Amino acid sequence: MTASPGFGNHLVYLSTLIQRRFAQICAEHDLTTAQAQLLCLVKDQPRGMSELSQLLGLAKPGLSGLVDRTERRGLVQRTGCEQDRRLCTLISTPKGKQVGDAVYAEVAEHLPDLFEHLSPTDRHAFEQLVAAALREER
Amino acid sequence: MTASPGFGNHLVYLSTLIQRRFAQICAEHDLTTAQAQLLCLVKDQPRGMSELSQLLGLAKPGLSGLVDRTERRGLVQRTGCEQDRRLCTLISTPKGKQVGDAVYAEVAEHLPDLFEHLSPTDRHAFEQLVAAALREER
DNA sequence: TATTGTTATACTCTATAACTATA
DNA sequence: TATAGTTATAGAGTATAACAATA
Repeated sequence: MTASPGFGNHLVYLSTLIQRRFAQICAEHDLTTAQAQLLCLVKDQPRGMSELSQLLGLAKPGLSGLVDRTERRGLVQRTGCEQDRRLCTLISTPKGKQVGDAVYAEVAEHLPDLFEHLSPTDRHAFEQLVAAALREER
Repeated sequence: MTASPGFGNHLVYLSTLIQRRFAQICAEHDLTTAQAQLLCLVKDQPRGMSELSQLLGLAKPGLSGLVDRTERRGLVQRTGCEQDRRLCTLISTPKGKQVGDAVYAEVAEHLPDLFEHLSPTDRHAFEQLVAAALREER
């Protein structure tokens, strides 16, 4: 694939800026980015551990630890499964739902500020392209 | 700032995909992303600790540790300063320069693969917009 | 006295390997 | 025996506070 020289490294830099800003927003809600992402995945629906493991790109021991820490803060809760007692489903507590909604909303509202200096036209084009880039990526 | 609903969270997801791919490339060169970024900053010029601290968005103890680990692998080297003996400058070793160049090149060549599925027109527009977004951001 | 960088400490994240309980 | 999830262990990253050396 031929790309402008520097594009690859621009992407790394851009992603770092986004992650840094995201981490700030999470910290304002007393969350790490990993905890916030976990919370956003379970705040509106229960999810199994394997599914979460895959969605978060974490090996299972990593997820176990993340869930431990997030559960200790009272944001999520492990639930057993009747049919297959090896399985375990994660649900969010009311507090978790509330915090998750708040982080999600603030990300939606303030993360785009990073691109404030783009012209309205460019900003709109950028939004469309980001959406298109993700569309076949998930 | 008004943005499409979901744009902020798209950005988080996009940045995660980029960082994940970047980490893969770094790992192929036996580096962490933090070490690779440090190396890319010093591979072509010496840099002071404060400058690096600011560029990497790290507090000073964090940078000290990162430099320790990278130095232990023989990739960078601390140098004293004659004028002000409190200061310390970081330079890359020949091996560091070589590894840094290799990672940089592979990021330039393969990170854009993430957007292979975009049409050539969209891809070009995306490259331009990413460049524009960073232009006033640094 | 102020500044640069390091050390000490603590917590989070993440990986691999070994283990437990269940199927 | 195979699978789901946990525990054990280790290393990396990052933050705050205390410290040493130098200016």
